Parts: sequence; C-alpha cells; structure tokens
Amino acid sequence: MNTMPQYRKLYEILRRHILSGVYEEGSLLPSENELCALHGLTRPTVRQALESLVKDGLIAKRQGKGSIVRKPPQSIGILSIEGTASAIGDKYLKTVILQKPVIRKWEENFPFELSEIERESGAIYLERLRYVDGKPVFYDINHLPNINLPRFTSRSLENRSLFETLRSHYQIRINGGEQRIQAIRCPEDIAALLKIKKGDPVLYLQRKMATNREGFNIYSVIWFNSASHTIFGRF
Amino acid sequence: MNTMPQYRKLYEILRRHILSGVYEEGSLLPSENELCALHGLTRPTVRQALESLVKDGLIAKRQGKGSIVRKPPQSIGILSIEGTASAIGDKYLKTVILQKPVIRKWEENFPFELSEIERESGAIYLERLRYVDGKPVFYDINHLPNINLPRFTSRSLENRSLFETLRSHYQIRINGGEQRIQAIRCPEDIAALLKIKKGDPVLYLQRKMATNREGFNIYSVIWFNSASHTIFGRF
DNA sequence: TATTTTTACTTGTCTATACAAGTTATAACG
DNA sequence: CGTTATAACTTGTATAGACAAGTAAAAATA
Repeated sequence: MNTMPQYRKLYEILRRHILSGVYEEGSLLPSENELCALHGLTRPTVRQALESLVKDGLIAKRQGKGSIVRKPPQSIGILSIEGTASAIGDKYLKTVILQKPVIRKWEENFPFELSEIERESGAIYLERLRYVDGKPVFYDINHLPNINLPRFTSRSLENRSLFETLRSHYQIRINGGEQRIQAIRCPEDIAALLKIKKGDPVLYLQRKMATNREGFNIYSVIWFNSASHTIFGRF
Repeated sequence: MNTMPQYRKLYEILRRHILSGVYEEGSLLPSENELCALHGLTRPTVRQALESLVKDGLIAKRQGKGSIVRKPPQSIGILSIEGTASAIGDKYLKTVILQKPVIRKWEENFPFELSEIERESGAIYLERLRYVDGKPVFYDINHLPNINLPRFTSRSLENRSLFETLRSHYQIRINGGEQRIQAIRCPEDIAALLKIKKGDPVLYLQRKMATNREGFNIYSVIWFNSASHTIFGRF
C-alpha cells in the first residue's frame, strides 16, 4: 500500500494542526526534542518534517528559541492570494468549472516540452473560473497527462480543489515546478469572464508543476486580475 | 572570523563549478559517496549541500541515478529572466545607477512593516535601470537598513550586482523572502525609462528579502517590462 | 540472439549521538 | 534594587552507520 515515510507523516500531522488552528499564530511549536519523544522519532527525522513546514511558510525557526507558527497564507491550489483591501478574515472562495475534465490530444504547439509517455497518453483538460469574496479573480486552463487516473473525468472539482483531489484520491502531490510570469492586456473573451475591460492589465502565468510521480506534470495557464487581489509568494 | 559551515563551503564550491561549466548540462555530479571521500565529509553533510543546489535549480536528483546538472537560469540578482526570443546565448547585461546609494529616513508609509532597529538606523536608498540585450527591461528601487555597512555608499554597483557586493564584501546573503506581484499600467515617468508607452502593462513587484543577518531585510520595488522578457521562476 | 536474473551502484530514509551557538529565565552578586 | 553570571533550555552543525528502494549494466539463462 501507500507507506508514507515517517517525516512526511509528521509533516502532515503538524500541517493539519497549524491550519486548523491548534497552535496560535506567533506561538511556539513543541521543541524538536519534544516532538521526538511524542512521535518516537529521532531529531534528524523531526527536522526533516519541520523543513517542509518552513518551505510552506507555516513556521519560522529561530536558533535558541524555537519554531514560530506563522499565519498560513491564503491560497487557492498552489497560488497564494492577498486582498488589496486589508479586511481579510474568512474569505469566500468559489470555483466554477467552465469545462469539465475531458480527455483530448495535446495541442500541437503546446508551450512546454512533453515527454513521450505524456504525449502518447493524451491530456485531461479542464477550465475553471475562481472567485474570491464573490468576485471573479482568475481563470485557469489545466492540462494533466491521462496516466492512471481512474474515474477522474467524472469527479466533481467544485468544492475540492484540483490539487486536493489529486492528493487525497490519487496520492499525487506537487513537489515543485517552474513558471513564467507576464503582464499582458486582457483579451476580450477572458475580460468578459473576469468582469473587467478588454485591454486592462492582467497577470498571465504559464506553469509546469512536477509531482511525486515521475514524469507526471501538470500544466496550467492562468489569467489573473491583480487589480482587486494580489499574488503573494514566498521564496 | 567568518567560519562558514562545511555544508555551505561545499555548496559554494559545487555552485561555482556548475556555473563556470566544469560539469556539462545533463551530466552527473560525483555521487554523494564520492563527494564524501573527496571533501572528507559524511553523507548527511554532503546531502545538506546538495539540497541547496536543488533549491537553486542547479541540479535535479533522481533516486538510483544521481544528481543531474541543469542549465542555470539566466538571472539578475535574484530575478530569473527569460527572453521571449528563443535566441539566448550570452546575454548582454547592463546596469545603470540612476540614484547612487544615499542614506535617508524611511518613508512614512513604507509598504512593509519595519523593525525598530531598522527604522532607527535609517535606509540606504538606490535606484537602478537594468538592461538585457541592450534594451531597458526593468527599473528598481531598493531600500536596505543602514546597519554596519562601512563605505557602502561609495561603492560602485555598476558591474557587480547589489547582491554580489553584499555577498562578497559584507558576507550577507539572501536566504528567502516574500513578494507581491501585480500587473499594472505603467506610469508616465517609468514608461519613459523603459522606453514603452504610458499605460502599457508592466509587472509590478514588491519584495522583502530576508538575509542571514537577523533583522536585516532588503526591500525592493520593481517595474518590469514583460513584453520583451519574461520573469521565470522555480518553486 | 533475446530475455531474465543478478550485481553493483545510486539516492532515500532513519537511528543514535555529540557538541556548538543562540535565547531566556533564574540565581548570585555588587 | 540593578547588574552580571549561570544554568537550562532551544535550534544548528556534524559524525558514523544501517537498510530500503530505484537504476543500469553485466551475467546467466532460455
């Protein structure tokens, strides 16, 4: 079956605890030695788990002090979003599927290089419009290779995010990727979706996300209205 | 003095070797055990060095195979840039200092939160215009706290990048940060610098970079013409 | 010859331990 | 009381070794 390494199990536990508010923002996580005792692990293993949390921006470590819990960034899938209005609180997030997942061939001039197995298997294609605070914020087109994803095209992605579905049903998780970012004038059809004017500046992202499955990459193209919301990132 | 940890020394060595072309793109780095023997270290230490290289995108690791050397992304400071024209080769990079480093007070409504010590020390301020392939690509405004940087305001930053100067003269290196990204219409004064039309879409970045010096953060605001070049990033 | 098995290598995960270095509260001291 | 040492924590760095799991070439087999 799916035997997760120990450090990842601990990571998942701590991540869930932080996100669900077990630890308050600014408070300290149990020390590494305490976590060792609690979970029956040694310090290098615990540190490996904490490292992933640092990478996620969920904790910040300070030598001599401890691991400080940070406010998790508001995120949709792999995008972190910040409202320009300072009133944050609980955001109202919504996803509308404009094109349900369908299987089709990869386009001829697909903007990323594809491996042979990806090209042979065909692509699962879907389009979504994402709302924050009731307003449309970005529109995305997604391609993923049609490799070993039983019943995927019939799954509902309205409530759960694409990545959450891949994570929970197929044990696929993103472990990195690359992206190109540009500012462009919004084309007419997309402007209509985002309820902005044709020609208004929008963020245009092309991203390739690598997963824990070798050769299984997810490709997304995103048009993002950054007038009302901002893309926020850590590096 | 400056006693660098072993894993960082090895990282610096390998980084220099990769960037200077000792290892060809696609070739394999010496195996972890070989690196252990070569440098008199143990595997966890070597792995710690390799981890940083993975984070930089300079190598990709494959279990059972080895560490594959990747083409380093073209970067200016901490920005990776990709030409829209496929002709890459050796780029002609140039920096023009529009405002030499000067010491001044932090602005009242500075867009980031400042620590007390940062606010008290005042800011070093500089403006630059950066050229790629002979064309102006982005304009940036930088603020860094005036803490223990002897003779900084009289240094030339034309040839060496700001980060390279901080790295080599003051042992300050960036180890992370956060940024906000927006697409905006270019204001008139900046459009003139970038040789584009007022109102053309540009990328607008606000970033805060943390360093190895506790409480020493660098703040940049960037206007980037993404029509001719693209911001490229790994995550 | 073509296929399968073995072998030797690679990175991935994990244990156990030690000391260095930074932080903070307590205890000792003037 | 205020200041300085001390002690008890914390994370950072490093050693030494073990086994698991993936890759690829060599060896054995059909």
